[in-house]
Amino acid sequence: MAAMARAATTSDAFNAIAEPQRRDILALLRAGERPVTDLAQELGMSQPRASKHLRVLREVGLVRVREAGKQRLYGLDARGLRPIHEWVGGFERFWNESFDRLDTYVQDLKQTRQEE
Amino acid sequence: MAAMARAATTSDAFNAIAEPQRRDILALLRAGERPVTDLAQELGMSQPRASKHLRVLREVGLVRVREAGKQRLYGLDARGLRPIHEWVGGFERFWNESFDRLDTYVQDLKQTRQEE
DNA sequence: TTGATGCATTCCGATATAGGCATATGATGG
DNA sequence: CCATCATATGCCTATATCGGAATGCATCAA
Repeated sequence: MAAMARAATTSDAFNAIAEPQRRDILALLRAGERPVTDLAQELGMSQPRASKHLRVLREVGLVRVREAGKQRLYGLDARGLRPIHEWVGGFERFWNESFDRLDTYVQDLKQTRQEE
Repeated sequence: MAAMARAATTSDAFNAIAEPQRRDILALLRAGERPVTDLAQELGMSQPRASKHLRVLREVGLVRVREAGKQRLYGLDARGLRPIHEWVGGFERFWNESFDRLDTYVQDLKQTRQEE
């Protein structure tokens, strides 16, 4: 079979939030629903660009759209962030431990160096 | 200027953990340091593949390497996950709120449908 | 020194974006 | 029906990966 490329990023929340501008959009949406143009302007990006990012966010379920006449109001649906929070949270004790670990690591380095 | 492509994924933790296999590697490393081959075998991936993922993780600072004779032991350095945890945590109250929001959303949908 | 072992790299192919720009769509107001 | 506003898409380019396979490099054992 042919070589495979990177997994589709548009298919999961982890990938969706890997893009800084999409994180910005999500952050803005905490303040409430907003139309595309609004978001685009506030974030200094073109409208098509905003629409595309919103599409990705919609596809992974992090935002939802509501038709409001001529506009489409995008709103936050943060439920998809929860699994991420939990996954990352699984490392909490390790980043607290890290200093010690780093210390022993440095120790090992010195050790190794002296043995040479 | 020419069109720009996606931001380099190898340059930040958000992107590093967007790749499932890299998440798997990090999860495994919670149990302690491990040589490349070990990780590769346990995760059922080729050695070069493991090395490449480890390189990305190293570049964003999520793992560190220690030379141990013929082997290179990779260890977790979870400190880089903390900012992510905090960013995502900033949405916590929203995913708790979500049910209500979703309800009103569904209401709106019904409403809209009936009006057609 | 000669292998063998453990990894990192390089080269190549297929593909997935991100962005820009132009354009198609849809709904609204006259 | 027509012009306009608000968005979504399509097309095209430059890149960035991810993967595999082969290869380069140390280091270790005999």
